[in-house]
Amino acid sequence: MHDAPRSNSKRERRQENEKLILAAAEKVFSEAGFGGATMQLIADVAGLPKANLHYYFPTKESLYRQVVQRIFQIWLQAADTFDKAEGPAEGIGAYIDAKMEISRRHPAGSKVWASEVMHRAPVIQDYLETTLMEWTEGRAKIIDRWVAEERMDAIDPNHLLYMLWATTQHYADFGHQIETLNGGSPLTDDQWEAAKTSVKHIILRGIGAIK
Amino acid sequence: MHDAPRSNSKRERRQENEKLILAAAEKVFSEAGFGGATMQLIADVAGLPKANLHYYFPTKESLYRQVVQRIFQIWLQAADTFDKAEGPAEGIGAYIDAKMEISRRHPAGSKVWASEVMHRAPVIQDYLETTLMEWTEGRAKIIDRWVAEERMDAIDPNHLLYMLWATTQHYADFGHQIETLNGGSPLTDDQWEAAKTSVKHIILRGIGAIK
DNA sequence: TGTATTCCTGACCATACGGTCAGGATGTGG
DNA sequence: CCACATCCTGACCGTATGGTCAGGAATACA
Repeated sequence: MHDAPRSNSKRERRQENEKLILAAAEKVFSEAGFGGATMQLIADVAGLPKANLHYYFPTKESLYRQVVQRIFQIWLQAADTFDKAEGPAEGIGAYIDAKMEISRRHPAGSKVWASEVMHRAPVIQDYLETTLMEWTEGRAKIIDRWVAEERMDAIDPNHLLYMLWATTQHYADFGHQIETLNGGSPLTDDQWEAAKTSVKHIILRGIGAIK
Repeated sequence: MHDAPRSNSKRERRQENEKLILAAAEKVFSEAGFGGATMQLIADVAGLPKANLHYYFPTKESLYRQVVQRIFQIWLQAADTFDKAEGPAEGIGAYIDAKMEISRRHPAGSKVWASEVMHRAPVIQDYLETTLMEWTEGRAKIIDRWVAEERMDAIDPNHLLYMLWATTQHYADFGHQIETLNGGSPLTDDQWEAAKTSVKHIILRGIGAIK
């Protein structure tokens, strides 16, 4: 009788373990914060000895940094919907849908990001100043163009973007509060749909992109 | 020559010191999170020996609990504006102004609250289930009434409230990100006014409370 | 098959943390 | 002025943390 077809080549094992550790770390960091998280607990969640984490990630901070970077990537990809769109109703509507979906599927990641920024971004300040800055300026130009074409009201693009981020990420970051106010149960599929609909209604109508 | 008129009676000293410690704790907790904050650092910020903190507040958690409760009180008071109002434009507009002002004046408190909720409210879960729940239901009824009176669109009150909280608190919790995207400078008075105006425009127009 | 390389981990270490306490200082009320 | 209560704090303690390391196990490669 052979062993169950366990893990394969060394290279594959490495990738698997790194993914495993990153997933465990994301969960623990989101629940306890950077300061409250311990390498021992991350190791337990990942099902590996603590010393093994330090083989793959030399320090707690380097592990944390990679967790944050992964989230930021997912986060940026939601922008595609924005760019391809013809007008504000379509583009911003799709962006809201995408970001709401991320809040639903990756709440832990969103919390880690929120925590990092709230603590003055000690680890990813350079990202804020470069990648995020460029991203924001690019989207602001699109919004300004839509305003100039009179497809929406004259709204300050930055404040609109802040509102989009705030509202959509709130469903992840404050998910526990929402759950409590929902009688202790997570939002159902229908309730998530209602949330998306409400958000899109208010914002798209609020900026004059729909009647 | 007399001493400078230093602190007075014992009772007054107690109140002064407790205020001093709570202020220092709010700052440190907001910057480092509960897990990352240390009693030593709070003591240094307050300018008192660490052992003295433990005289007034037996444990780190009891100190933290009082910090969170203080914030929650301020936070609830902003509701007054909501209740007294005649209609949605007035009531919600004033509520937005009040919450934006809190974000500006008490950013540290807002961050502590956000952090607490993000970590599943280990310390103030009872508040969420009682006080916040009642508060929310009360405000939801007012909104439902406005809807019934056709003074605004048929919006789900809970999702509207989440949007109000998310958007206004974003200016405190993500203040660092906003500052970075603002070229590294805090928002000026004019920029704060523009923020309030944008938020009120989008939301009030979005719910059909103004044209 | 031999050996070089990568992977893994139990045991260990220095440090820093929350919290305690004995005993002195300071104010209070009679 | 005295006796009492409150206030204050340096020194200390047990514990848990991030990180290290020697040496063994597993795999790759020739």
